[in-house]
Amino acid sequence: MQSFTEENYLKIIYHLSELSNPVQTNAIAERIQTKAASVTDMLKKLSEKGLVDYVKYQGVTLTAKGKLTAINIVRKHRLWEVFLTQKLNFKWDEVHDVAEELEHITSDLLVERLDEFLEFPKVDPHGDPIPDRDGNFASLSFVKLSKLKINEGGAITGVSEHSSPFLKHLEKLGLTLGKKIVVTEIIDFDGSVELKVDQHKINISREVAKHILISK
Amino acid sequence: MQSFTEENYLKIIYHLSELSNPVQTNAIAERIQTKAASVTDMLKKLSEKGLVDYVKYQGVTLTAKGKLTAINIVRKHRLWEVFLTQKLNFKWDEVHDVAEELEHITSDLLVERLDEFLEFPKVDPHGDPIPDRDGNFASLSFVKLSKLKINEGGAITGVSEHSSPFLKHLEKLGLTLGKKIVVTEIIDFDGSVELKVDQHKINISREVAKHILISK
DNA sequence: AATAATTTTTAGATTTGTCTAAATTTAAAA
DNA sequence: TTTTAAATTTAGACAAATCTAAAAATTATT
Ligand SMILES: [Mn+2]
Ligand SMILES: [Mn+2]
Ligand SMILES: [Mn+2]
Ligand SMILES: [Mn+2]
Repeated sequence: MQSFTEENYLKIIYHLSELSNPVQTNAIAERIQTKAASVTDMLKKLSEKGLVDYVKYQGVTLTAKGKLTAINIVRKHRLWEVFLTQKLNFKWDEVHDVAEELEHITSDLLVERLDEFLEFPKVDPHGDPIPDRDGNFASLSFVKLSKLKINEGGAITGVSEHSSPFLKHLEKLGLTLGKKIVVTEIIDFDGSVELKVDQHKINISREVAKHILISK
Repeated sequence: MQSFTEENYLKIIYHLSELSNPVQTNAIAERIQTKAASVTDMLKKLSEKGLVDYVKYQGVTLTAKGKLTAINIVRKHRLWEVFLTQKLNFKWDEVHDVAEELEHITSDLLVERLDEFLEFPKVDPHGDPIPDRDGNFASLSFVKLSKLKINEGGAITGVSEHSSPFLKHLEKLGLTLGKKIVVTEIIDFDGSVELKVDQHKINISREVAKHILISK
């Protein structure tokens, strides 16, 4: 059994693994809001528990055991986010912090019953896929809205930024999950994108466009 | 803000206060599965935080602030127990341990929405009253089944023992919340009680009878 | 009232997760 | 290839929560 803190490390390492492998000490320190020295201490411990492969100065990789543990935490996090939005009327920018706490509740029965209660959702409120009990999940195909050319479009299937200000901004613009959009213009001056949603046109910054995921 | 551990102490002190006031160090140690020395350390800390009034060698009492904090934890615990039984089909003997973890989730919005989602339940699966947001709750009147005389009866409104073996035993006997019973005989030999439920008669030990609460 | 038994507290150690400051290693620049 | 800069690790300290063993205070018994 892992502590609250150990679980957080595993989850962070799992997420960072998608960006670079092995994962570096400083990258973890930044994400977890702690100092590199503390990360080193923890990596040694996780290594001794057989949850990560750690080479001094080189970085860490999750072992099979570590990866399964991490995915299970992600599963719980996302299921709770679905619960909060679907059953308790939380907005998609309000769920993350609470889910950060709920994901550490240790009851397999609870997770399975929750999954059932929610009718086995496949994605969370931000479009991220929910792993099944065995850690498997379909990797959805998508492109960043910022990569689309004029007249290209599709449905919003996810976001790659989960901060409350960003999500609230999208909501105000009517850019929620499932909405269909078409790029109508790309402004030379600042790279901002004009697009059509719900019959009318809006303009979003390039920075915003980079974090919206589209499936065609 | 209190730590997980501090919250557990406050809750235990709150429950023990109903039995004796002030609460003694050893009583806390026994309940919380720790040593008296650790309790002393924690009592000093809670005292400094203004959550308890603590007099060396005499025991502790909750301050108004400490009591409110404790009641809020109890509120969360019982709401989660209702959620688990009503929405996730947990049995009444399966909810306690999970609720012990869930009660520490810190989100006022979550608690209020959960309360609403459950349609503002007044009691938990064991018949214990659920405090409202301000810490108020009706104190239900009841008598122990073991105090009833022959031909006296009423409805089962609660239990004063929450262990899984006890609750499973009651369930097997058909003695669940709301069931109406009448005492038909009290056996001289061992003090065991014969009673009528659902048209048929059963015999329960005095020990069991002591933990069943009846309202007339 | 003196003695014994019980309860509680103190003292000092341990574990976990963290920190700062200094040392070491690796990567980049001159 | 030195030198410099950046990243990482070590060393030593700290706070929180716990423990054991011993001392002190309270309560019960003679
Ligand atoms: Mn999240
Ligand atoms: Mn999410
Ligand atoms: Mn309970
Ligand atoms: Mn209960």
